[in-house]
Amino acid sequence: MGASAGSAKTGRSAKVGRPAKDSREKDAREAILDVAEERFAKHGFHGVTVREVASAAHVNTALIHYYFNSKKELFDAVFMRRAETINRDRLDSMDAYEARLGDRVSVEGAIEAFLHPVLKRLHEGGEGWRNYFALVGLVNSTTAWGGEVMTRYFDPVIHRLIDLIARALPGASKQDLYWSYNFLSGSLTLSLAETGRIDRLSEGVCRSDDIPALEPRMIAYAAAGFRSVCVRSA
Amino acid sequence: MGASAGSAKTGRSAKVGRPAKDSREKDAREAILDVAEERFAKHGFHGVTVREVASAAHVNTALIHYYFNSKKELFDAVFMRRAETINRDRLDSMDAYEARLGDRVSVEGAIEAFLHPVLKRLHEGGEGWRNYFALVGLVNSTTAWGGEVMTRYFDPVIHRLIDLIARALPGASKQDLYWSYNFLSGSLTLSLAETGRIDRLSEGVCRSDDIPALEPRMIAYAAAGFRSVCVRSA
DNA sequence: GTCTATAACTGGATAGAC
DNA sequence: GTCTATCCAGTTATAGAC
Repeated sequence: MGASAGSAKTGRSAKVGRPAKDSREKDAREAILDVAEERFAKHGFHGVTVREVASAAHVNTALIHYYFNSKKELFDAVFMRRAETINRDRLDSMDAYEARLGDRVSVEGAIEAFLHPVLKRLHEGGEGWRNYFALVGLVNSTTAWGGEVMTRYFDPVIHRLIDLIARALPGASKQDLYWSYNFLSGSLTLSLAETGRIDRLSEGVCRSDDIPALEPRMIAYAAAGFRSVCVRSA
Repeated sequence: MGASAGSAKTGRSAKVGRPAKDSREKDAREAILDVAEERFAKHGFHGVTVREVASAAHVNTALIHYYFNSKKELFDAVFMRRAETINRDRLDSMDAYEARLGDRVSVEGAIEAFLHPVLKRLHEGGEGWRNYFALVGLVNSTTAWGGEVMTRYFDPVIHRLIDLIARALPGASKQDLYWSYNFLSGSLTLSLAETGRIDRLSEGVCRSDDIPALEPRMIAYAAAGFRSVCVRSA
């Protein structure tokens, strides 16, 4: 996806028939994005230097400016790269669910359709996706500009979820629905951040990267929460 | 608390019998902490410069180093200043609740005892506490060092909550309890961050600083969530 | 305790060769 | 496209006067 688009755009052709240790041989642009993604996720925008990214990506700072103009635009490129893919996934997932269930949509089903594409990629998508989601988690709790960035990229998906749940809980007030969503959003983004907090807190009983343990619990927890908050208005 | 300890330590005595426009006229050290708290909460550790803090606090950088030695120690001082107060509050609140209810503790009651001291200060504690909680929210989602910092400062309070809930849900598994707590923690810290996200998302229907609207919903949501996740193990 | 001045260094960004 | 070399603004931190 992102990779091929990038190659096409920059018009590179194989310069050296590199031996390839994994059939991979990303071009520099993708390598920069991958490294930047990892660093930004761990340390935030200001905690990363372009020199550091350059060195870890085995290029130098001039090349980063060549591709992205500025550190800020590099960050935006990182954030945008996977946003469209995951948004498409989630919208498709919810559309399919609604098409299947029609008027029979349930809160659990809606939440699962909303969460599953993310958790699946978190679990099976490799390091890149894991880093990306950690970054989303961090941005979501950033007071200064987090709310604004999240709005720009993710609002349509969320409105789709809220519409679905509203069908499952007819009569629920907008206020109750939005507050409940906010609680779900917090739970999700903390899980995405994978800070290892729960590992330490539970002394190893839970592991923050144990998605198969997380997913059913998160769905059950959120669905019960929504119902409990929204029921009085319904 | 932190203030008096700080004064004693640095051996300051009232230099001027201060006129007071609000009985306030904080000494420089507190002014520095207040400003740093606000900036760190908004922009994170690396997004703030000590020059900027100095200038906003109407002192200069040398004084900051005089009091705190380094930027890192300034950050720690900010984080620590209110931690003990709020931890004491929450432990007292849960102790009082358990003393009152004994074997009759409920999930709702336990969660309320855990949340209320925080939400009360968020609502009525003024700007300082609001900034502090936003900082806690940000740190909690910081992959690099967030989990560790939170562990150091807040674990005892959380174990107290989990014990209480375990009494209300006898037989619940540790795993279910910890996962559920993690969901609650995410909801709480996102609310603390006050990113304005929910305001934008709901187009004004909800406001992230509307604690009286938030509190009952958060309690209901979390309690239903805990019950739903933990019931099968109970 | 608070200031000025500055040391010592790191940051993002660019010019220009290849 | 990718590199070397470099500019210079901004950073933390300290020395030393008052």
